[in-house]
Amino acid sequence: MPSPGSAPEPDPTAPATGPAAGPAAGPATIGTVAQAAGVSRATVSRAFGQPHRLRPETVERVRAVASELGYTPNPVAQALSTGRSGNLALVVPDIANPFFPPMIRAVQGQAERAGYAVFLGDADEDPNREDVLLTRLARQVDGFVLASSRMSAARIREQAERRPLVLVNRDVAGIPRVLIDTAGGVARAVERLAELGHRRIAYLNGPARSWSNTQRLKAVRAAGARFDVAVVPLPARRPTFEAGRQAVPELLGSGARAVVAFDDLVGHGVLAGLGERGLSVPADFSVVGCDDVLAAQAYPPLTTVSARSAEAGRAAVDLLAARLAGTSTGDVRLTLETTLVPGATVAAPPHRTDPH
Amino acid sequence: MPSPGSAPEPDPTAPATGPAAGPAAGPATIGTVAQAAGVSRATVSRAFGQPHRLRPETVERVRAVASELGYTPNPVAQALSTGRSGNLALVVPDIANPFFPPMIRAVQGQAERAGYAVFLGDADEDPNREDVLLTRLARQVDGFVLASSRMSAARIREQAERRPLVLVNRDVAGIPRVLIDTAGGVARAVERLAELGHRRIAYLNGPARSWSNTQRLKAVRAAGARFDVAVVPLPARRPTFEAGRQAVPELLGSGARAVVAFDDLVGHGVLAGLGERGLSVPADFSVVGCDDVLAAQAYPPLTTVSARSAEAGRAAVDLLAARLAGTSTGDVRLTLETTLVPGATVAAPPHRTDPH
DNA sequence: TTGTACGCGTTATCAC
DNA sequence: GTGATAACGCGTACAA
Repeated sequence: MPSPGSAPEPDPTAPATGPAAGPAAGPATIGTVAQAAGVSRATVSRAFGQPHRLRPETVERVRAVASELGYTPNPVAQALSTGRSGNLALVVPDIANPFFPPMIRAVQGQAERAGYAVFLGDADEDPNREDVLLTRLARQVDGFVLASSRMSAARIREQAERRPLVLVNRDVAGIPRVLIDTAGGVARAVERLAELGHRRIAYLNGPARSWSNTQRLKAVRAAGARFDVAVVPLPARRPTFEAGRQAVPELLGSGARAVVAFDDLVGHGVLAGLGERGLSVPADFSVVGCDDVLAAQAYPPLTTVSARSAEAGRAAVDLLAARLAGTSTGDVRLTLETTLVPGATVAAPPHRTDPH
Repeated sequence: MPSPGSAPEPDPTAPATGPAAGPAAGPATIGTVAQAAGVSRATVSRAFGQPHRLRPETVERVRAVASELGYTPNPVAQALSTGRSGNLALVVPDIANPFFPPMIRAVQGQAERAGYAVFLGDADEDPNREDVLLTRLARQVDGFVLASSRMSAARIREQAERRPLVLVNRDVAGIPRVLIDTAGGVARAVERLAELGHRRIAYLNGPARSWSNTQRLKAVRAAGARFDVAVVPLPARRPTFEAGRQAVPELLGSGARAVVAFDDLVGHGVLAGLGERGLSVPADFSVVGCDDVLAAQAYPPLTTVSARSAEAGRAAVDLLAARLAGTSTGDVRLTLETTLVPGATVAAPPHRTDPH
């Protein structure tokens, strides 16, 4: 391809521009520019990478020629030569879960601002797919942001050994991590329900391997004990609208008249299930969500816990960028506090339905 | 780095393995494997890329050695050598808009199945940022999926010249495109409203540069004419919940008692604005959304138009993959039909409020 | 079937 | 300051 029928004498000094010096034989390379500008390839390289090491007039001339030829450094070649690709990868359990898009958006934006492009991977809530994605992407990426990982701590550590890795909502010692501490907000929610007179509430679990779920369950239980509220944990599920909807029968059978759902998606599912059975919220049943992802998207506003997922994404990228730049300190564990976001789905329990 | 203090005589034939034959001086390369397996680097390359051109036993032996050394072909080097990176890029106007996540997810999944990794870019509804993203990514990508592009047709054509490009929800002749034809569903919505007795409806515009918006506005107008319903178009906005909420005053002032919103997000915003004013849906006002993205996420279910964004994403990747594989036909224009999805937000207009 | 040798586009090292 | 030139890791005509 490079030389379909060129000179008989392959001159090793010539940059092998193919057919003589055609004005545009494919995208301009560093060699093309060097030749046209009458300098060496090294100089061209410097004109872009280290202008201060060159005479100003040289820089200008080279750049002029370059832009005239439409030359842009080939990132792939740069990557091979330097070992740095200028790319990051973000891996999440489920892009379609509304908790993630704001974070994805934030990560992409912040990464771009720092000069990185970002790969996106969807692990489909599967630890193995997560692992596969990471190994597949590792070679063409400078670092990872791994959100709500479902992998084992050991697996995470292995991956972190190959490439710089920053976690979001996953607490593994030694690995830089950004944690959205929903415990505070969730506890406040339980307190609020207690104030309203609830003496028995349910917690609708999210994914079993989820750090967030573990944290929330723990917080609900602790708050329940503190405020004298019985807590009924309901089986773990994928965090979806459907899951919430289908959990309603169990929910009603639990004797509770209030529920803290793993997240807003599940919460809205519960709303749907209750609505279909003719129950009204919050008169007959109180529902608290988590992550505050649907309040700005759907009506009615769910009483929920703020999430700050975009902030978390930005912070993660900053941490990663710092680590890649060598500006890193030891064991980083960043925590984002949360609060209860008042909505329209919480009230006192109905009177007569309290046989306990 | 490669040879801190090795032999004085640089032997050009030797693969330059650095310090003699250290078992693990960095990740194994093709040279390491070749040496360990007693074959040439070409053979190792073929063992992975073209096994059929090798004796089965050779393939096996090489692969054994490779996996023992933990060798994996370096994708960056492969890309530089072949010109193909095995990467795609997906660019969307706004990741956080719930219309896109399902599509993003689908694209990522389908791409992975076809052996591609995917970059994700968020253009923030800005044509210029879109252009920047495309040029920035072009060199490390084999092709693009460009969704709901806000760029001019000319710009799109230019970009398509540099890399294979498939459009979603944008109709540019000559460029392969996947179109979700919501016109049918929207027309059906207007018809339904007419059946219920509405004689005046509003259309709440989305982004001005959006193909989808143009299409929907046209469809609403045509259907309005056909079914004897006056159509009041309301100013264009970013397609957000807030935009819908803030449009409610104008909406109420329009004299209409039903609205077709650009999408579900805007529709839910309208729901919120109406709710805050004490109006109930659908008794006092009918609301129709579009894209069917929140029905499976939020309650109550909005009457809307099916979107099939995931299908569109998959189709786009298939088209792109075919084009990259050379299995492409001429001008491709794929259309996905839609239907009206019954919800709980549409009813006959209130009696007395019809001074027209 | 397998090995040789060169090119892919850049950066980095070392002279000049 | 600037120019040769060797890596970077791999694919692939061409030759054997």
